[in-house]
Amino acid sequence: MQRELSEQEIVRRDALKKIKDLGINPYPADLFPVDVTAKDIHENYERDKLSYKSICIAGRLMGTRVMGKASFSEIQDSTGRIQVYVNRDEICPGDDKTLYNDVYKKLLDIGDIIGIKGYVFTTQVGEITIHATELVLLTKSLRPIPIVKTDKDGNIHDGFNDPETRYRQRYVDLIVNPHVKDAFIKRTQLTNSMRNYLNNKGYMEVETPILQPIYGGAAARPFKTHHNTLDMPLYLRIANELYLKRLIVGGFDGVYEFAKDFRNEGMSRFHNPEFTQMELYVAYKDYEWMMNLVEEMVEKIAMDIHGKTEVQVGENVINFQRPWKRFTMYGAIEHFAGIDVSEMTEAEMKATAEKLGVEVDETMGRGKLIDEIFGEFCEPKLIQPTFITDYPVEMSPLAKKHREKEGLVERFEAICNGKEICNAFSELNDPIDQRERFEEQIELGKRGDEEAMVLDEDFLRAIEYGMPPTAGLGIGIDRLSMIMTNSNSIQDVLFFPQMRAQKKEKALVLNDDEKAIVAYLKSNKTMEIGAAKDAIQSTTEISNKKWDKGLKTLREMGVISIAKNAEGQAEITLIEA
RNA sequence: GACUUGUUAGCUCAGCUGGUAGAGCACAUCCCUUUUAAGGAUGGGGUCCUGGGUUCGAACCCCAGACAAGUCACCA
Repeated sequence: MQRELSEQEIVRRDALKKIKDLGINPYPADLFPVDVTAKDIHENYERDKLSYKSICIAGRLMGTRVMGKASFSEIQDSTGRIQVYVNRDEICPGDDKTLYNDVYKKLLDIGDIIGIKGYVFTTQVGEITIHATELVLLTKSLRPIPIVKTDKDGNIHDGFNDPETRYRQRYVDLIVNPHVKDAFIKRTQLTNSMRNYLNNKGYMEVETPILQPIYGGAAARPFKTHHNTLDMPLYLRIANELYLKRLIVGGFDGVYEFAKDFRNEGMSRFHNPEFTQMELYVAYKDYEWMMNLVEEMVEKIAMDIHGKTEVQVGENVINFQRPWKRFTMYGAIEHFAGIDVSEMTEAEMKATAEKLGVEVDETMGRGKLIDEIFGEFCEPKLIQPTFITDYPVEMSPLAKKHREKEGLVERFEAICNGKEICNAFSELNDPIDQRERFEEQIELGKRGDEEAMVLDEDFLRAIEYGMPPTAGLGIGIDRLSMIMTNSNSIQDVLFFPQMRAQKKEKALVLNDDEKAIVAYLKSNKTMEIGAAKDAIQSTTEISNKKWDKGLKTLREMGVISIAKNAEGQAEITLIEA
């Protein structure tokens, strides 16, 4: 079914046809020998003018100012924008001025991708500009793009701001909003910096299954799918922890993976159903060692992206310079909520939580209660990067019991700007303890905790062979990207954030009137339109308006066709499915 | 999932107390040989998110729904 075109789209399709009629291929196949970028010219032309006597550049046409026989256009390539000067008699040296008068002035539109050959000069007003000697259409654009204008003072006019359209059509967002592109460049700098750091330490980047028969390594609800040939359920991973640990068992001393994980849970400006974590496991290390690594690595990332350790995030300046503050979890609760929970039983804890106004329910164990109190009273106050250490054992079924403190595990999280950015343990490698912890999780699951972990027999078998003492880390790449790019929403650091499908179901569902029309036409495949209307209205209560509307809908859906017969009468034909 | 706000031209947005749908940019035609949010003149362009209802009459009021954003809940 052909979409209805807007006036401007029709104009562009007409232009496309005229271009073809002139013998110009609007989508040429041969390469265009680009040898310079806009950024390169802006940065280097002034001090090396001789190198820009003959250049070749390509980009998207973003604006044109025509003044009779001369004009200025702006093109945008991957590095930015640059002005192009086009003179009629220079790109059309002979008598035939078609290329300038028709093609350039009329048939090219904003959004088209063009190639320019020429030389660089500076205009009277002082703008570095390409003087075009040759102009080639490289791709015709058939849809008008939003025109965002910036004035002398840097004010943006007619900005392309609607978040829904920006996220659904990210390609448009990237074309017209340069700062958007910038955030994604920084995100890649972040992962490059982290990868370099880890490679320099000698750790190996690996890949582990995304489709898993048993999901594990975190507490979350999974996406479930099905493999047809094996005829078995599979889950999209919620974490890759248990697979990376199997590799430590297998004899690798340091492995890491940038992993897309999937969690079937609520969405918010901090949560997308698929997100990226970097998980790292290093043998013969502990969580104290891992804390030092995190500080060093994140400080380096900030330096690599910003050239300094301070990063502006909203109203705060966050400083990643080592060393970061450290609190134990009990210490943080005592510091921020003024309560010592370290000796409390589950019942006392529940009473305390209720007194503090934290919502509690039957499924919450002692660990979850502590976490709720921490989340409510401590986490939002931790703006500068801070390590929280020594979590209760109940909420950390994969972490090793604390070497000294009863009831705790060797675990830390780094909190920054009020949000967790990483989570790490001295990994539990005692297979008997691990089995008991899984069994406790199963109990929690029976109490109704939907996120309790399930038991992974193969993982237990692996660590029964013996996993060396290991430090493990998971670091949220999206959250860290948000901080490093001063983004308020996870959608601003994901190219294509998850959105609800926007298709209208209307397309396939007939209403009663339309059903009545179809039912009638079933016995009379083709009939004259007026006769059909009279016949249907004699048996059913369909107003003229609803009849018209019904016909229109049915035709759009391809259920019926309307055509003129030999006598010039309009006839309806029912199209068989 | 709850609440609040929003959805009008390709884009950004006005639209009063319910009375024929508006602007700027973009687009079209014309003028203009160093402009730059270029300028001047003229013109075309609408499923006012969808479906019901109230009304002589609905972009506007009422009901239901879709989508989005924000806040909360959930997400250790």
